[in-house]
Amino acid sequence: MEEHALKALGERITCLRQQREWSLSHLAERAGIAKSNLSRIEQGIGNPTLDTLWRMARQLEVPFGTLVAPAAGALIDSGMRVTLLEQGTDDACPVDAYLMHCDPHSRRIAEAHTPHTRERVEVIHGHIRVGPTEAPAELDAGDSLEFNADCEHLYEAGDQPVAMLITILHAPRRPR
Amino acid sequence: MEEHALKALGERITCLRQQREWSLSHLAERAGIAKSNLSRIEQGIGNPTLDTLWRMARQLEVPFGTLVAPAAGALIDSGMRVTLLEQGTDDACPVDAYLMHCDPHSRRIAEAHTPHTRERVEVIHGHIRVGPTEAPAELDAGDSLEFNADCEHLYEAGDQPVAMLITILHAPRRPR
DNA sequence: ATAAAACGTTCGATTAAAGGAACAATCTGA
DNA sequence: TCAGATTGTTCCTTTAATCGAACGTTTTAT
Repeated sequence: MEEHALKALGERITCLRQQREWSLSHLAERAGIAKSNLSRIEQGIGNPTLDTLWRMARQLEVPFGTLVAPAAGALIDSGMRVTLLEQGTDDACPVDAYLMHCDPHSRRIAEAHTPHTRERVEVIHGHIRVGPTEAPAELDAGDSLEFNADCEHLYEAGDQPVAMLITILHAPRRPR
Repeated sequence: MEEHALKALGERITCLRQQREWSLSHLAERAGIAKSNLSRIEQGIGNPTLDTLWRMARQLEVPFGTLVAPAAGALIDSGMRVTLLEQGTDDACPVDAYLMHCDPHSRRIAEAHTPHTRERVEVIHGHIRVGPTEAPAELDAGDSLEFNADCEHLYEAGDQPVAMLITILHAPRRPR
């Protein structure tokens, strides 16, 4: 298994724990695991059991997938991870679909894409400021936005972890 | 850990494996784990390690979260495969994000969801007729649609395989 | 028909994850 | 100030997850 993923998992757990202002000992006790075990996991050493992860996700009130899945994607920038879900095969309108996770307060400025490229985002949870750098929008869970991505654009997470779908439309949408 | 969850996990892995028409031995070899290990896991006995689960998810090409916690589950219908990508944690607006694949000419009529539930679809590739049964829309790659899902609604693929993102908004969107 | 291969399960041996206690360092309160 | 509690880490022990091999069975091929 990839060492980086273990480290990312540990950091994520530490982050979630500290958000709740819990001590390591406290979370370990709540979850019913030894604090020595939790300590090693947060350090990114070891290889936790499903049971251990399960108990922690329950106490942190985090969907199990989000606890470990964000590590699956490529880390593109400080605290932001992107996973390619699917690439469109349609030449007339090539579409890339991504799932993106952002740590709290993470921020990224993306370069302009090729002309006429549009980008669409849908927020699953959290709060994020996103859009062209000079005119970003504020989105919450359930909100969506479509904007021209052929200019510099911004992603900036709020004070909670953010999950969002991103679709990149590499050609202008065909009029219907 | 709950015994039932372990059993469900095992059945899910068996199902995913058989969908691909792989033998237990084959998946074990691909994933780089002992087949004795995989056998135990599919039987629901034991408590697999993150590393083990990770390797299996990679080979099955399933997002890690859906492997262990498919709350809504990855359900198989006539030629349609749905995988849960992420569940929103925001109580104010719980969002479920799915990736859906449809075989050519597959067709499905979904029951009405709870009142005020809305559904948003984004087509990655292929052509599909989707929306309320009495007024479906025709979408191509790059198109999107949002509609009320508190009534019977339809999915009907064209003559090519379809991939699409589906987000289900379980509460009315908060006015901004 | 019979051998060969592959199937999934079960069995000990090895490895490592989880638990428990001791540790120094830090924070708390009298 | 000083005792007590709590922090997170590290050691050692216990437990069990993983591995490799052997097993009986089924499928395939000659």
